Formats: sequence, structure tokens, C-alpha cells
Amino acid sequence: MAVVSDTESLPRTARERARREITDEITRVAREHLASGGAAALSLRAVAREVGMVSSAVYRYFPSRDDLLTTLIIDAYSSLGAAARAAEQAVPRSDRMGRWLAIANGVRAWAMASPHEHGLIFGTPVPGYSAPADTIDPATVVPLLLLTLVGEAASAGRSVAWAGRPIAAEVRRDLAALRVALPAATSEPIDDAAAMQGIMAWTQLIGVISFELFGHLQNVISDHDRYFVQQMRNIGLDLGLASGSRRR
Amino acid sequence: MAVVSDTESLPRTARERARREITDEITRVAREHLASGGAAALSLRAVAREVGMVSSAVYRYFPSRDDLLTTLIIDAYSSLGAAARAAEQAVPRSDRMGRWLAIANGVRAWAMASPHEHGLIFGTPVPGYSAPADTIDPATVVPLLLLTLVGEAASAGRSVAWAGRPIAAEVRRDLAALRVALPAATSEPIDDAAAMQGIMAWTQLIGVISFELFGHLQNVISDHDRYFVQQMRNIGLDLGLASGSRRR
DNA sequence: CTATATTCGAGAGCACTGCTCTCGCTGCTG
DNA sequence: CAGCAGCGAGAGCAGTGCTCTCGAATATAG
Repeated sequence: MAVVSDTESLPRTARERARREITDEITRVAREHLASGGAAALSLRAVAREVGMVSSAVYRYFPSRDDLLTTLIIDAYSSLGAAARAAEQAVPRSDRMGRWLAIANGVRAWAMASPHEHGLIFGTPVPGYSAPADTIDPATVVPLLLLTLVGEAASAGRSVAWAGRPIAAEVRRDLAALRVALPAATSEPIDDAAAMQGIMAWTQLIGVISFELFGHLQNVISDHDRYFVQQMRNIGLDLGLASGSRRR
Repeated sequence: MAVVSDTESLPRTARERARREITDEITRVAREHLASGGAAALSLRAVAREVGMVSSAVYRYFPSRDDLLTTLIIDAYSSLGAAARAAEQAVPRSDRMGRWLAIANGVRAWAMASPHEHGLIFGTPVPGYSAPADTIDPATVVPLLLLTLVGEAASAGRSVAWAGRPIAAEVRRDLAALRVALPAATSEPIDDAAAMQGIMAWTQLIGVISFELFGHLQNVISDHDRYFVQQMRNIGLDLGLASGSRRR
């Protein structure tokens, strides 16, 4: 008798197996519909039709359309996190600027390949919906990657461009709480200025991509590829990720 | 016979007068619905009911729901631009850092007061919708305000933190086209690095607000007010807007 | 001033949505 | 093996955007 955890247990009965398969099938079709039409165009009935069920049957698997969307949101976060991680690991760990640019380009490439997924997690939240607890974990992957990177740079004697600038006590408190969430082994604890600028880099990364994707740079930027890496390289320099000798 | 321009002419007949009033009434009610429920909850039928018409009658004034939304988008941009302008003009023109912070706080205050309007213009674009030409003009108010500010700082001998960093030729071309859009009288033409960092400030401004509004800083930042001005002040410093003597 | 043309509101209707409830069938389990 | 829980189908409800037709009010031309 294999002991299995009560969450994510293996399907024992045929019913459970079928349930899992059908659930997967529904989410798979839903993901396709999301990818082609966006969240607003995601119709539970249309998904049901394509799966070969009547709409009411889908409610055996997802109690509401929003729950289906929540699943897709978690999916999107995971997929994004995986893409960023994969991109980073293709670069030698000593090349911190390269890793930052790899993450940035990875996140952007993911967003361009799945614009509606990007819109789903970084765009306007759906009306009655509030992010359930399941989403906060996969959502932290990329920002944690960035903060780790800044921490490593600090360990290597690099400091952030904002180092030494005064920070309000209340903000320091928030940043302190954030510090403990970092994997302490790989880096020395980052200081407040580094955390501040790390979050700004994260915000800027998503901001630039969203601006491009949502059309806010139309008639301004034509060569989005080059503009993006230009912007990201500058941010990377401010983060203290420059290649070459220490302390510039 | 008063000669009137063919666009925005005064209502001459009773019909035209009524048409204008009813159009305004519809947009007014629609704006209320948008404010309380968001774009997704904006129902043409519900608006019609509240105005006291049957739904098909509304189609005499707006050919589709998306056209109603477009009107609301333009409204939102105008309102945002006015808020930013008003906030800036309450600060003495010589205090550039103060003006930047006023704009930033003004934009944020506007977004907090009208979160759904913010989501409408900076969030996920509505499905089949592509921004009509009417929106691009009011949309440029705030970024132009920022670039002007940076230009003035340059005239005063201040330079941007990214000054001197290399910029790809293709990006320079885009930035050159942007330069001509600026009101040349008030400032000397800004250089590429300044334009680059100006757009980054604009992106960061909206990015931070969107992150706050869309809940991406939950469990990270608790004192959003202070965090925001902290972030904006740092950006302001990088923009070369520091108060005090020149060339720090 | 009258006749014609335009504009407009109402109503019915179509195809679609999310969601609920009931009714049998089927597979699991005591 | 009997009974129970899970499941799919179907009908139905309230709502949506949008179209079309039909009188009535209004503007314009003769």
C-alpha cells in the first residue's frame, strides 16, 4: 500500500481517473479559447461544446466560469515562471547582466507568444474576482529571481544606483518583511535600496511589456525589440549587474 | 448667419439640441455604471433602462457598445490629463522635482478615485477593439508633460542619470521622431538618453500604480502612499530633477 | 403652407451567455 | 447485492448585444 499525500493523490478508481482526464481536457480547450480570443471571449458553453458536453455538465468540474479562469491564471503564472527560469539557466551564473537580460527577454518572449495570458494576469482584474491564495505562490517566481540576482550582485560587492538614498521608515518595515522571503543561502540579505530598486526593475519589466502589448507606445517606438533590451540594459546597470570588474 | 465650423457646431435645430442632450445623458449614466462596476459590467441595456429608453433606441446614438466604451476612454484620458495638469500647476514652475511629484501624485490620486477608468485605459484592451485616432491626442498629455519637464531640466544644465550610455541607432531614430512632438519653446530639445529615461519614468509611473491597483504588491507593500512617493522621488532624482544647485 | 424626406423611439425577435434544477443512468462501496 | 454518490443531458430563467420593422414626430423643399 503506497502511502500518498492527501493532496494530489493518484487516481485510484476509474471515476477519479476519468474526472482528472476530463478536467484536463476542459482546461486544455479553455486555454486554447483564451489564447485565441482573450478572457472576455472565454465562454463556458463554447468550451463545453468543443469538449462534447452540454454546458451544465461542465459545472460538475468547475463551479463557475471564474473558477475556470482562476485555473488558467495559475497556469499562466506557472508557465511564465518556467519560461523565465529556463531562460536564466541558459546563461552562466557568473554573468549577472546576462542572466537579467535573459530573464527580461524570456518574460517578454512569453508575453508576446501568449498575449492574452499576459493580459489575464497583468491586465485589468476580472470584475468580481479576487486573487485566491493559490495564485500568490507561482506569481512570486520572477520577482524572486530578480531579487536573488540583486542579492548576488551585493555579495560580489556591487551596489545599486539608489544606494545611500534616504528611505522612509514605514517603507523600510515593508522591505524588511520582504527580505526574509529570499533564499538566504545564495546571497547576502539585500539592503533596502537594493530591494527598492529590485521591485522597480520588476515593475518596469512588466510595465514596458504591457505598454508594448496594450499599444501605449504606438507612434512612439517602432523597433520594439531593440527598445526593450535598451531599456532593460539600463535598468540592469542601475541594479549593479554590469559585467566586468567590481565597483564601477 | 453665423458661420460655424463643421465640426462641433452649435445645435441649431431642436432635434440637434435634443440629440446632444440625450447623448450626454447616455454617456453620463454609462460613466456611472463604468465607475461602479467596471468595463465588463457596462451593459448597454442597463444604461438604456436607466435613461428611460428601450435598448434599441440607444443604437441611434452609439452604433455599438464598443463605441460607447470608446467615448468613455476618451473621457478618461481627458480627465486624467486635466488632473495631472492641475496638480502640476499648483507648484511653482522653478521647482521641477515638486512638479514631477505633483504630476505623479495627481495621476495616482486620479487612478485611486477612478480605478475602473484607469483599468479601462491602462489595463487589458477590450477584445475586438483597436484604439481609434481620437484617443491618441488626449493620451499624450501626461507623457508630454513629463518630457517637457526633463527638457527644462536639461536647459538648466541638469542631465539624466543615463546620460552618456550608448543607445542603438534604431532606437535613436524612434526617439528623434518623438523629439519634434515636444513644444520647442519651453525647453531645449532633449537628447536621446533623456527621452529614454523620460519614457521609462512614464512607464514606471503607470506601472507602479497599476501594480498597486491590480493587487500585484499585496503582501509586499502595506504603506502604498509612502512607497509610491519613495519610488517616484528616486525616479525624479534619476531624471535630474533634484532641487538645489545645478550639477550634482 | 403643404408635401416629402429624415430622424427617432418602441417592440419583437435572434443568437448567445452564465447558471440552476431535475431526471435518469452508471459506477463505487458498504 | 442494495443503495448511494457522481455524472451527463435537457429544459428553463434572466440577462446580453444587436437587427429589423413600424408608426410618429420633426425638419426641409417646393
